[in-house]
Amino acid sequence: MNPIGPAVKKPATLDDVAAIAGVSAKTVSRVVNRNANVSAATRERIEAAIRETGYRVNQAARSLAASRSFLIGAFMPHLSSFYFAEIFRGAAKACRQYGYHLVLEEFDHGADSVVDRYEQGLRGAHCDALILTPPVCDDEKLLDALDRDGLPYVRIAPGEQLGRSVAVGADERRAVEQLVTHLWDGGRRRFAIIAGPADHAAAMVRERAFCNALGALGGDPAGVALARIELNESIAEAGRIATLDLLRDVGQLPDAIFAFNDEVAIGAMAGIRELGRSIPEDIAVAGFDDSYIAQLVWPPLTTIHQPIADLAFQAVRLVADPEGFSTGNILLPTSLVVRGTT
Amino acid sequence: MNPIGPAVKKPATLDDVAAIAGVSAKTVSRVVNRNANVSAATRERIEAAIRETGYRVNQAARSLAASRSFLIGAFMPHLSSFYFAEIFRGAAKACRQYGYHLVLEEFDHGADSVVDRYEQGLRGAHCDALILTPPVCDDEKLLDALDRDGLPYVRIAPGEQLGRSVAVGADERRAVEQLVTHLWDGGRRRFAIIAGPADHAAAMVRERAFCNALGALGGDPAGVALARIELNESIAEAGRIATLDLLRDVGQLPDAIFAFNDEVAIGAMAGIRELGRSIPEDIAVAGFDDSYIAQLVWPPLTTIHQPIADLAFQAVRLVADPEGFSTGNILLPTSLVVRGTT
DNA sequence: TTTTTCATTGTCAGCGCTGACATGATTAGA
DNA sequence: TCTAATCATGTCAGCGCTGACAATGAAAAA
Repeated sequence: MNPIGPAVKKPATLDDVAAIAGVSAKTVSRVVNRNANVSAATRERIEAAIRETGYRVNQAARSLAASRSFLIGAFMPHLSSFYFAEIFRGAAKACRQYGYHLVLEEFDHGADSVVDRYEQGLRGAHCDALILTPPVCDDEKLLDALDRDGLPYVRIAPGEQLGRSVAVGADERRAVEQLVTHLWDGGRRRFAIIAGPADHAAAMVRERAFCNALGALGGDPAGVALARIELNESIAEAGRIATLDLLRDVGQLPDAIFAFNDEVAIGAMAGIRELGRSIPEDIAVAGFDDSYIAQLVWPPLTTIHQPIADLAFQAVRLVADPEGFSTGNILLPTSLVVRGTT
Repeated sequence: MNPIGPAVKKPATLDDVAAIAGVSAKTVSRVVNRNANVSAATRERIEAAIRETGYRVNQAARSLAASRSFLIGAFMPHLSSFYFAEIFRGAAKACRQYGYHLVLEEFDHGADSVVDRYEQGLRGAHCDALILTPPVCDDEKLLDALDRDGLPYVRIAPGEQLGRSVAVGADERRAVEQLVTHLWDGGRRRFAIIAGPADHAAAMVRERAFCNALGALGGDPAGVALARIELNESIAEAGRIATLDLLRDVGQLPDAIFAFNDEVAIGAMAGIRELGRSIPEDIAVAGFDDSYIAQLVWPPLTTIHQPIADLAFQAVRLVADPEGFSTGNILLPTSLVVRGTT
């Protein structure tokens, strides 16, 4: 293998291909870019020459000339490796389909300011667009910076300022209402929420939706106990700690807990067990996301399914598909998945 | 927000900065690239001008001129979203540190040939180097293609042809030996392996290490039952199915199971319970990776810890750090983490 | 003082590609 | 038949940057 440095073998250029095919570089460019108005015969000749030389577009040159990078950027916050992997899956699939590449930047919640990470990192990658997931999709300073730079972005599940950009979301509210009804019908009356980080606007919306739905059923929204997790290395561990704190401080134990996501829910389950309570008899638990670990724990976790990969796919499509932008916002369906914890 | 297209606001160029600072573009370039031999006064003037204009390097232009893209590519196979997230974390951190960006390409085990995915995807991104994880790091056809293109790569945990490239690995063998000893000392005598995909060479090496260690202790390597998972949507589910098959077919039930990774181990636990056996009394279970779910299941999973993020960090460092390549291969430590399943 | 050295800065071509525009070859329309 | 429209292809500048080399001037050595 070769150390990094000037390419070992000089790759073929448009001119090389053009020389072999006996045409101008521009015509080869037309073929490569699938432009119309190239005769079938010429096209075939050029395609043969491309095969012969193993020609690949030089993205740098193309970017420079066309002022496009064919790169789509995203921040990947550390809230759930499942969520992360799914977002990646959907986005990568769409990128492949539309001829883009994905540039991913890590974003450590506690440590960094997203704007700094953008200024010092992703901005330098000169992406054509950004895909923003919670919580960065609600960071106003970041959005201001992007608007300032004229960098297009699509937000996934924004909690606030829905009109500020094109966005892709899941119908979380409806599933939350179903969940509340499900819990209520199961006889649960004392509720607690193990909430996500305060800057995760979509989660805040979920919390409100939960309380509203409860009120609609005749419950007492004000009586819902709430503990917010403190981010640390493991979000499940954060959920366990928050749950223990909540269960210790609260006067009467809740009989149902709604967690920020499945990992937090699983942490909550551990905390509940530590206090000698059983699930679901004493306390029901529900998560969010329907990640695959939801099925692996015991009892299997009741949760809300949302099409995470598809969300990301649609987000990329909106920026990468020439038709996309006119389409406007997208709302995908969610569903309540009842399993053993409720 | 803006639709994709020609940049809305024209970003500042080297020439803009140079004009303001009253120097040549080349001198600005020197400052940007931290070259020596620029006087302190000039440097300061230029840095002020850079701040004033909000100048950012245009990577496309830089790449074109310097024949480097400052991009590092990687394939992300779907074996474990935990493994994936950790690899990403380490690689992203290193990229940030060394001024590179990460281009990630999805790779769906069952469906694609890696070489095709390289030819049609990553190759077009013109990365400066690739980071390869199992199982693609052992795909000879891919390595041949990379060598042909003169594209440098670092392999993480290669199972075969260790000398073929610079590589970063974990000392898996040693931890496997510790595990076997631990199981043996616990009185276990009938072993089974729920193995990973056949093209995952590192896992194959682990299997052999397991059998060898068993032989060294006086056990019967030939008596180890083996079931290989069939990849499907959920690797845990694949583990559950493989385990059920194995337990049904085998004459006498094993009293210890070593799984390809933690997710497979958790699937195995589910399968064992379905057959009405208890863990660890009837059957001990051990995983691999020490992912965070290992602590979340009940009983908590005994597993082998490997520094996945660090592996990826070192891999990127090898290609991105000018000093890196001379360093040669790297072997990181692993450790046995004994929990409740053994 | 004169020559040499070397740190600092500048000049310029060209990386590979595409957009704007020009040209030549066909075909359709009058 | 002649003109206009359309298609197929070519020409060329220049995107923003860096590498190779040149020039400048001040300090060091002779």
